Amino acid sequence: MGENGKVPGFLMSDYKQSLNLPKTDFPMRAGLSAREPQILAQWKERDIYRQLQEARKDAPTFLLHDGPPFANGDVHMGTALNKVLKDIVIRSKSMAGYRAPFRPGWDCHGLPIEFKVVRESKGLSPGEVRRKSEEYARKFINIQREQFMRLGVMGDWGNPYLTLDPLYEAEVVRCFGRFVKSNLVYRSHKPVLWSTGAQTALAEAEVEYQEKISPAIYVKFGIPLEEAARVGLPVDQPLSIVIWTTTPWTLPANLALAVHNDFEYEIFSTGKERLITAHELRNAFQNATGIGSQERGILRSGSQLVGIQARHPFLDRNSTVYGADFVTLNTGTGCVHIAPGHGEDDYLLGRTHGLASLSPVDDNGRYTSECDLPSLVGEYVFDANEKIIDLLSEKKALLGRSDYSHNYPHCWRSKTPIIFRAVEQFFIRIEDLRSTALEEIEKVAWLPHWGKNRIRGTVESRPDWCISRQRAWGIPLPVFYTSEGAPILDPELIHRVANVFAKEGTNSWFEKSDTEWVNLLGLAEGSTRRNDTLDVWIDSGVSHEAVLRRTPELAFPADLYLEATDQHRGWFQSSLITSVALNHTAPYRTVLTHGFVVDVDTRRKISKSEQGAYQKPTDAQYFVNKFGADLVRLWVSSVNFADDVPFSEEIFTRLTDAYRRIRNTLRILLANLNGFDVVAYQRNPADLTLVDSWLLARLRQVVSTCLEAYSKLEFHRVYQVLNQFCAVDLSSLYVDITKDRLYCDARDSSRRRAAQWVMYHAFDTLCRLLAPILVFTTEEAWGYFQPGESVHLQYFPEEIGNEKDATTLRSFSELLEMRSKVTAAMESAQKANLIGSPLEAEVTIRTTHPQMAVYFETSPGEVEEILILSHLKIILDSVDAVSVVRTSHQKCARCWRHRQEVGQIDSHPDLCHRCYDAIVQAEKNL
RNA sequence: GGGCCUGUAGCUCAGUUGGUUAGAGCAUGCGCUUGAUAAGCGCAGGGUCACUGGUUCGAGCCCAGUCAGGCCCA
Repeated sequence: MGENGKVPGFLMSDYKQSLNLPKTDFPMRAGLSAREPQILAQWKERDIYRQLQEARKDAPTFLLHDGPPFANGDVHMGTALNKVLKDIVIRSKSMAGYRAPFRPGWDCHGLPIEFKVVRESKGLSPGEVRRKSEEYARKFINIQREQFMRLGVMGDWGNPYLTLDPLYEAEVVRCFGRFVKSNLVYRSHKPVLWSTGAQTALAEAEVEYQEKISPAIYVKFGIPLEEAARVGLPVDQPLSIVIWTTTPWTLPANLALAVHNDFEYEIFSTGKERLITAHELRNAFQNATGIGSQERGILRSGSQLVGIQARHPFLDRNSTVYGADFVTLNTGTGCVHIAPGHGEDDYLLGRTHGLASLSPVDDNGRYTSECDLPSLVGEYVFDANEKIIDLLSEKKALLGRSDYSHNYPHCWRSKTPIIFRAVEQFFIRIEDLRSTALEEIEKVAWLPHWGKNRIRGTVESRPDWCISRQRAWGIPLPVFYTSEGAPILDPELIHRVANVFAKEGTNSWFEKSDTEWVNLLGLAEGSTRRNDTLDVWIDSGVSHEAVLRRTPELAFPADLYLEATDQHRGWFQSSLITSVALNHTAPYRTVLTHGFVVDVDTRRKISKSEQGAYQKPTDAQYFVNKFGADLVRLWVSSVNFADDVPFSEEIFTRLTDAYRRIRNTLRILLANLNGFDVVAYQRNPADLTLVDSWLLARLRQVVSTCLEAYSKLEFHRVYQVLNQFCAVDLSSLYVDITKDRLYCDARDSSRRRAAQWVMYHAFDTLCRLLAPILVFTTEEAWGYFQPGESVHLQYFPEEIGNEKDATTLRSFSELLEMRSKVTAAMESAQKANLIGSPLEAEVTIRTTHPQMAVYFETSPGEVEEILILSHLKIILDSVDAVSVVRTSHQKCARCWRHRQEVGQIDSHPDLCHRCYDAIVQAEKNL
């Protein structure tokens, strides 16, 4: 039986049976949503990840450290983008010959989970909140793990790192102990971002900005006449300094005023009184309030105003004027009201001048009795704004008000506006770390390069790190207090606590009584603990310590961190700061960032948290089910992720077409390899025609470009190059051109075997280069190529140079130019009904290009082959022209080419020579 | 409002140190093929390079501003 299952003997009318048509079981239709789970099951069964690690155990390591996603919600397209990118990195590095282990992780503690739990059932004890939070986190870890695996992401899924693991928690506490030992931790009454909705301090990354309308008011602070006289200001009329604020509720905490030393201030009369504003802002003030006059006032520099004792507008105390660089002329009056308990700048200025950080507001954002206004105690500060304004009006201190619309920080969970509020918190001193951190930033490769600016900016400007939280779902802040209430910051003690956590988990902190802890750790009688927890950015920030250094097969520092751009302020920074504190080095060598997923139609970010704002599907699962994980992965590979990543269902439809093209290209190569035995093939370079050499040259180019793109992490170039290679070089050129010899030549003809050999390499190369992206499809195809083996255990093709390639490529491109002229001429001949199929044409090319004539004279068959023509003449001439007429030759019944010799073979008068030989040989082989 | 970044065909991307008529693939239209067939091949149309101004003999590329979008911050 022949390779096409032919029956003996060929009828003249049945030559089709004698052709070597392509044949494969690799299906044209992918049916990814059904097939992918089967492939996953095979990988699971053979434990492909372990096998790969074993195979690369002696290779150099490439370590990508997984930034832990929050264990909350389903995997959406943004998360999928990140994880698939990581997977493409891991797989491409593995195929490039590295040992690239991947241990995924989850960030488990924190507000979002606690918030959900508390909302579901109110009135839980801290212990119950923690139990339910853990349950919640574990549930989503499992959901997300399944979804990541379904996307084809490869890694140590049986052994992920979880920040709620007691060993991890203990490691975090040990790190805290080491911070304490390095004298980096202090406790202070200091303004922090405070969520009144969640009753806790927030990290900067836990804040989001929303449009808010605030009352903007001009307020005057009177200057007593004797004080005016003391500094040499006019005393004939009442004198006031004017401030502008959008937070009237902070006025009860006002303790000072600030001006800029270098600005000019104007003291001008309204007729009845004199006011002081920045000279430059006087007109703006007059326009806004209608208060003022045309009179030119007296000018003084800010430094001349410093030291003035103004009177608080409604409380019985003075507010001193200080000079401060943070005062600007953007809005307001150039005079700023200072409440050291309600602002970072205010606090720092207050600290310089020995002011208290007065903050008469409780956890819920309600005034305490410290505010000195009995009628306002218990009032929510944002509700109190109007009452403060009324009070100012009553005291004749209000000069104007308007509504001011601005972006104001809000709590990312409770969506309530943030306040700055001074409370007792623990901080990490950044000043001691900043210069080393900045030096380390210089040593890291940031991709794209501007990432360095981003992180430098955040590190340069970041204030001390508030690391305590008044929440239950987190790692306890391991600090005890003496019976007098002073914190005991003892590294040794903290390490002992860590040891207890490692054994018993952190619930023990909440479950044991103070007395039990005192006995357990040998503390002084009467020592107490509190229920503060650590900022979750500490949890994930020390993963380089808790994971990279504690997992034997991993390494420190990581070669790569890969997250979205928002992590410059988040994880990249928390990791850097903690690593500088612990190791004096950065925890990564390269940091790669990607943009956010943006809806193409609206050009806006797709976000699930903006409720109702985005209705279209965003869950990865939706697209995995509808299109397949390989399509999601192809999407990831197709976009330039350095920018925002465009996304829409239309893009997926487009990609489906690209996918089909790639899949069909793999399929036709496989199908043409039917009956080819690469081991038995006796290779003879002389068998290669120009088109064969050309494809091999292109293949070498493609390998070189793809390997470079992979190494530079520019995956969209891989996609573009391979897509184009499949569509143009293979499908529309090589496969089309070689059809004739593959189908019609004798099965063993050297030209036919040469083409198969080329296709063998094309398939092999293409599959390997695509493997990190189309993980399922290439595995499926590889199963038909090397049965029983996995493409994911292979290496990338080697990069081989060939001196002749440049010449080959040039010659071929000249022929292609000719080809496009011929097809154009053919097109008009068809339109004129001269010919039907191009094979019916007799083409005469007149060319001024001597080389073209040389090609044709040396190997007319090869040129005819490349142009896919039956009947070609090339004539060197003084003009370039292509003419087409209907050929006078008869059509070969088997290969459909019109050849001169058809009719000359007596036994087969309807065949050409080649086809006759093919039949004779085929009959011999039967 | 500030910092960083982005804006090239319907979609995804190229466009080298500024230098002819701005390219590719996909999609669209028309045609061919029916021996890759829920495939394949050919041809064609489609761009004021976001906008405005400037530097230059010459700008998609350099500069300034505007508009739109993103991240971070106030």
